[in-house]
Amino acid sequence: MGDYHHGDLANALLQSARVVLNEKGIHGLSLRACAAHAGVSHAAPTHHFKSLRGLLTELAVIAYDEFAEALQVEFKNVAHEHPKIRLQKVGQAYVDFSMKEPRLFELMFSSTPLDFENPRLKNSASYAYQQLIGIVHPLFDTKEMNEDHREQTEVLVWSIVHGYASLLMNESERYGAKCTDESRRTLPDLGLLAELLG
Amino acid sequence: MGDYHHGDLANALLQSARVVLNEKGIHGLSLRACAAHAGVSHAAPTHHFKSLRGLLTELAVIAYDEFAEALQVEFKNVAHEHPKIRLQKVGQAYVDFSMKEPRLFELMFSSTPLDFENPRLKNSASYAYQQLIGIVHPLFDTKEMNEDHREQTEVLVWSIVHGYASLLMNESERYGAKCTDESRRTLPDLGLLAELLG
DNA sequence: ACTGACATCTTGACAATGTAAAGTTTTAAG
DNA sequence: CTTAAAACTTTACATTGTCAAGATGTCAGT
Repeated sequence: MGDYHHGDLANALLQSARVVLNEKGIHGLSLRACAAHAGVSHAAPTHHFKSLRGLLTELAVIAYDEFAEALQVEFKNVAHEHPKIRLQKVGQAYVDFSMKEPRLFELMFSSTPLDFENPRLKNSASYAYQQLIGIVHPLFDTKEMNEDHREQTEVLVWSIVHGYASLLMNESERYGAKCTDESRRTLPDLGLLAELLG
Repeated sequence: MGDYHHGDLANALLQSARVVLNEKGIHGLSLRACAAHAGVSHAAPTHHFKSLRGLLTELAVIAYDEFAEALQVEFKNVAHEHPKIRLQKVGQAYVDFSMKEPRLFELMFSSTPLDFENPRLKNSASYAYQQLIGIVHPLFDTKEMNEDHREQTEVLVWSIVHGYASLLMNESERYGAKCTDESRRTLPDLGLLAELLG
């Protein structure tokens, strides 16, 4: 009677989880809802992921991977450009991802309790971060800067982009995606800061 | 028998909520736990706040108010300094608050479902934001910049600070507050960016 | 082909939680 | 003093995560 041995239920559940996530948001995502969407019994997910936390963790792995790839793609697209243009465009790709996949973005950076001891998540998250560093690095090739300052500046640069994306997300989640001015989706020219802080 | 008419249960519950929040984090905060901590029946909170969401919303009001005041205090402390120093120091106050009250910071900026239609929250949140703008504004007094660029730059400046605080929070939540290098708590000199992006 | 061990899924159960409804006690207005 | 409203409790129920036990399919070794 029962549909035993689905075949690849783990992935099917992750797909379902993603659908439910996009429909109901992180706080509407439940193990039982995923199970229902995948057409299996309510306790099936527990067998593949230890807990809800486990499922969210695996979903976050997907998120980090897609995020890293989106950045990587854009990074290659602009390989021939001037470093500053590259930064601006990859920064825009960062913001674009947060708008295209807001729930996945939340999952990665919100205070959702994930299992960061999980080797897969550790791996995917740190890989994504390496992507970021690798993008900012070329900016310093023509500059003289000691190692400390260089590291600090790398963090600052990504703070801008991440901060902008985060604030934008809050805005569109709170006041509705439609209320948010379309122009806000464009990361302002980072050169403006040089003008100001110089 | 029962302790009817507590006197000011609403505030007592908010106090309890804050304690529970700091002990168990946002996801450990439940209406029933607050009620238990305040020594009242489990259903009492529903009478004062409509729901869990309602309670979180009121707690967020407190958070925004304290946040705004912390910035305001530092803003006054550095009234005599050069605009750039002021920005740096108030930015540091921003980061300090996120480390001193990480749970309240989460509550404000994480994807916790709050009721942003609530007039009190609307008020407190927008007041805090006005604080921020008011701090960046003086920076432009010596610059020539059109209104669009000015607004964009204001957002960028706060993106830096907010992004830095957010990334720092993730780091200390994920890998433990102790693992995070003490020096990371210091907002790097924003002048480094001018050097880089110029 | 048969058997037993194992992985996979279901069913049933339980505790915790949010929330609604109804009941009880205190307050306070008329 | 009466009575209506406010404040809190009690009871109840649906949802959820999670565990345990049972049912079912798979597969290696014989």
